[in-house]
Amino acid sequence: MNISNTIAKLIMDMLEADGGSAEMQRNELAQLVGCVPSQINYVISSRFTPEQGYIVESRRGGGGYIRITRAAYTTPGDMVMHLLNHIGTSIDEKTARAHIINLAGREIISNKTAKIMLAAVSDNCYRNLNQPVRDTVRASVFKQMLLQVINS
Amino acid sequence: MNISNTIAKLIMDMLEADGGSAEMQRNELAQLVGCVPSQINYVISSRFTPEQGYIVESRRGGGGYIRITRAAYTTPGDMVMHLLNHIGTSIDEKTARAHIINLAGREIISNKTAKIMLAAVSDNCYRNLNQPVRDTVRASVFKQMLLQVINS
DNA sequence: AGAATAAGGTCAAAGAAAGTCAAAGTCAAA
DNA sequence: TTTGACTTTGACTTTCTTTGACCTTATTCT
Repeated sequence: MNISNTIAKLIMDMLEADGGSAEMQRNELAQLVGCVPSQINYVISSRFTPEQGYIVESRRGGGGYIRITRAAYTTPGDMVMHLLNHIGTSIDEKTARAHIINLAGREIISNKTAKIMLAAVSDNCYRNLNQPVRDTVRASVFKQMLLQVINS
Repeated sequence: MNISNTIAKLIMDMLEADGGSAEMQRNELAQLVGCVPSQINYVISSRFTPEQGYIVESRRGGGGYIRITRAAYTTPGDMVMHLLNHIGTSIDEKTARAHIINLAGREIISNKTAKIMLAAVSDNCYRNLNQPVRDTVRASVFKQMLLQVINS
């Protein structure tokens, strides 16, 4: 496995252990895992984005830290609503995936539903469409499905 | 025997050995078997398609991989399998709807799942595609979702 | 206040995989 | 013997990861 995944897993564990929030020192973590410090930033910006339901705060200087928190939403429907408004007329696979995984992680949709939704937004489906169109259609499909999620 | 068949057989063996799922590195496998890497893609796209009951996922970059999963079908899945083979490369909304409602009627999928699937094959999603393409994309989406149904 | 020190942040280049596509090759059937 | 389906190959593209040099911000010590 690559280092980035190891780091991500470690952070997930910390989040798990502390009920949704994790605080760390960048240099320390980097040293622990054996990579340059900036790789921590890479992992955070590729796997702990707001899209994926995380809030990241940090401080520099002596006693600095990085804190990652699972964003808390008011009600489930609220969150889906929010999503629907946020998604424009176009979305790429990675972003859609992130949203779905986020919904499943919060148990707003079941794992089975998540699987089906993931299948429906996967690039495999849109192979014969090229770029501008592909993401547009994906967005439509995704939004139609989300509407049904609210409706349950 | 030609190389493609050798590769296919190898992958089958891996699937067998791991109870329906195989993960590999494209370059490694290519080297092992003595062919150019892109031939792996050829084999996958000609012999491990959704029609044949396979789900293919992959990642590029360091630590990249290709994962192939066989949708293991017991009894209810059998019917879905049949469907997968029966659906060609194109399907209209009415037909897809009929299939989904049928599946729900037989309790092969839940009502909630049916709703999501109906949303994803609805014409609303494909408004900006015109005819030949529209039904083609719908068929892809439908088939990818069906694979996940089997896989549950 | 100013300097030294201790964090974290940014960005771009290099590296590591996988994907695409079209040209060329093979071979059996019409 | 020509055609057409299937294979093989390789050049080029895209995506994801790793690394390091340089920048910014906070704290601590004179």
